[in-house]
Amino acid sequence: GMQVNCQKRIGPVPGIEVGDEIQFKAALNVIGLHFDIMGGIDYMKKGNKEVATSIVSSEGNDYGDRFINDVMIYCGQGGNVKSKDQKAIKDQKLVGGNLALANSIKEKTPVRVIRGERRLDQRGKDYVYDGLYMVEKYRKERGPLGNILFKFELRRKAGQPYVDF
Amino acid sequence: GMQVNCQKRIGPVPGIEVGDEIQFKAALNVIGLHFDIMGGIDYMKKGNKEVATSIVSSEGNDYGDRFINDVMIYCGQGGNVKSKDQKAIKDQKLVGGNLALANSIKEKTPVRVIRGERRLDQRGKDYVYDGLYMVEKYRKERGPLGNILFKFELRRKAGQPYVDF
DNA sequence: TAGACGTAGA
DNA sequence: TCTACGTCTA
Repeated sequence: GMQVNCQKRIGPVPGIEVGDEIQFKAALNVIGLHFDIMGGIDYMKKGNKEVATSIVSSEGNDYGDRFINDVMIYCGQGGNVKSKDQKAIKDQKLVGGNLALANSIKEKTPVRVIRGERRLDQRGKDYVYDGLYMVEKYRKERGPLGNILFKFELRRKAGQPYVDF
Repeated sequence: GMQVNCQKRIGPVPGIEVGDEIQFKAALNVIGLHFDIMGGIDYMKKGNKEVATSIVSSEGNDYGDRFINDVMIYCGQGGNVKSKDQKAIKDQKLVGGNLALANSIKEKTPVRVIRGERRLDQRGKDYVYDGLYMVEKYRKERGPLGNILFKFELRRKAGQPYVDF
């Protein structure tokens, strides 16, 4: 229920199952999956460190995320990824959501993954809960604009229902 | 009801009264007041011209709208109004919503006015329906950035309930 | 494809 | 104050 799910947490969300779908990104916070209304990486304090709670991988942008079997490559935030972006090209930094994802490796905390899929009529996206992933490692890479991007490698936890994407 | 109000129209919206309030701008379309989810000026075809159906005047931006008794001065869209805007400074043009507001003068069609008021806790805004206004005239003006802005002058129709802002 | 008076949190 | 994997219409 809403009352229960309105607080941020690490791991599964009560009442939400793999494959559950919602119509708007902004509505993800109502069901407790993801509380950053616009951002892709949500996180919270665990002890004295921030760790990631959830990430949204959304179709149709230039982040270049990839899903290969149970491995996901997720691009960090900040800097400039989109080619249409007119602002000065900047490197991504290990702060905020990026730092939280990196911290999740050592803390061994799971991350909820939500996939934003463009609707068939091309109007808006559906957001589907894909389950829990563990962040295994990350690397720096130069993106198409020449600046540094973080690439996080996550692995889907075993034993979760299959979802067709 | 939603079924009735989901179509754009000129003038009053069935079931909606002056002073009615809603929590999110994006929800204005659910009750039929304003269908442009982000834009301030909504409009539709009347005959072969576009006329304005509704405008949103929102607190805390740099548009500099003013309400003096039953007269409202509303700034057009486009160009650059905000000082933080980094893009090239451009003049506003008499197209889109601006053209529709200008057409509303000759067509003598009323415009619904919604006022976005910052909440006391500073989180988001409440959108209050302020009733019907008639566009009486407009002029061009140079804004603080030196570019041309349109200033529309509207007058609140008589006989509508008083709303305290 | 880009513009548009959004929103919440760090 | 700024950022952030939004969303719709023209």
